[in-house]
Amino acid sequence: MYQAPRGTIDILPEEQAYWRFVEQQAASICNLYGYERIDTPVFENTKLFARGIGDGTDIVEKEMYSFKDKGDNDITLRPEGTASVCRAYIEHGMANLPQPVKLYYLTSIFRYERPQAGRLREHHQFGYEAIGDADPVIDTEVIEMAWRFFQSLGLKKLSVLINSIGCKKCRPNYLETLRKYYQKHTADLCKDCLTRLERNTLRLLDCKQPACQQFIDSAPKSVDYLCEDCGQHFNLLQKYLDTIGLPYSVNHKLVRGLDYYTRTVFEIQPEIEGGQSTIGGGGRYDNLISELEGKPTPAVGFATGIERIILNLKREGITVPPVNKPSVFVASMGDIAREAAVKLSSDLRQAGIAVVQSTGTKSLKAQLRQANNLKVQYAVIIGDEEVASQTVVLKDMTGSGQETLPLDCLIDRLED
RNA sequence: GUGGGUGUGGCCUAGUGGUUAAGGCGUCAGGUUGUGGCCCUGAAGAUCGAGGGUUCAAAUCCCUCCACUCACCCCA
Repeated sequence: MYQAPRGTIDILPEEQAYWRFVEQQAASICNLYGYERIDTPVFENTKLFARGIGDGTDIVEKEMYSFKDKGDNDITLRPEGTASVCRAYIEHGMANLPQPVKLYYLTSIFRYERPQAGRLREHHQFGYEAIGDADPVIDTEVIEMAWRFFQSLGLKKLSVLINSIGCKKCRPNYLETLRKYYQKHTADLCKDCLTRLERNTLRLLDCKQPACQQFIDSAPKSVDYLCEDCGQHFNLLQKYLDTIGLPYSVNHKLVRGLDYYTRTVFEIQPEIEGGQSTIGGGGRYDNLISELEGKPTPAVGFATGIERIILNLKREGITVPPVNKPSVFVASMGDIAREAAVKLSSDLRQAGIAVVQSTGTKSLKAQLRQANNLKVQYAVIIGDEEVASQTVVLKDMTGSGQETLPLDCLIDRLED
């Protein structure tokens, strides 16, 4: 039997209410903050991601769905959203628009990873980017928007963590200090941390091994090594977050996995501890556009995983608006009535009334049973008698009543 | 990529070496003429994840693979 490829899922009809809800709230919050939708290709030139995300990251090294197409081009299914949006910004000369340019997307993301709770090989992200502005007001807005988005979904038990990891002026000093600090403890570090020390120093702060926690707690903090501009930026961000009353905490251990982040980084996490708990994250990436051969342009963005959101909605027992279903079932008996039912169903739909019509030669009992299972509000019944008298039986499926009315009154009656 | 757990009709579950794999939910049909929901009756639906092995005999034991799941790595 064919199965969906590992790490992919079918989103079945019974799940769709969650997806529609999340997507609608996403579009609505973007509208509220002046972000416009952009859709970029599912695949891009491999170099775009390698340059943007960072050659040394796991995503680029081992998680990308990369292949050569028949024209011998190196192609990759997008492993994140930001690089593509930046490419589009540069390609379409959006630097000439009033800045910042604010864009959002809802799209599939592909990473070849081992599937786990809240982690798939194809997953879906909602993300947004404000490109062309270095003002911490925009950082504040991006964080607030994420917060409000989750609030609008009914997810209340969340915390916002923020940190600043500096810029290309001040970060090297910090990394050097951090490295020196850790080199004194190499004998006691876990083996993953030893690799991190060589390859991704910041990640040392993110280790989950109990034995490594003591080193993290007393490690030098990035905020103590910020240059004047970065320090000022971070202070203003906190001031503005205080101004709008957004609850957050500064977390010195917060680092993010992609190389392009500068200054502000933030994550939003549910209270419940667990493996793949982070529900969304983002930050500033002031060097990415120039890295992608655009002129130097500051930017800040956020992305969240829709599967993880839905996981949280379900865990919190949050009910979502149902998707619309047909409200009328048309049942008929006999060949003549059947033809009348075909015509009637067509006319009802023409009038904008959603209809399920019965098929096959089922007994009336069976047809009504089907109507009941479909949870329609009304069943319309047509038999030979009704055809002869140009009437229909309108049966209220939510109660027990029914009435006979002239055929040409039915639409008006149903539209009430 | 590393390590643990799991895999029985569409869904949930019983069965842990021995006759035709049991039940619940769901689906479909019937309970007399054209009426659903409750109830009753019946039916369909399972090569017990796949392949190999041990055995007189395997859903049950062993191996391999696949998938799901949990943790790590990493990330949304």
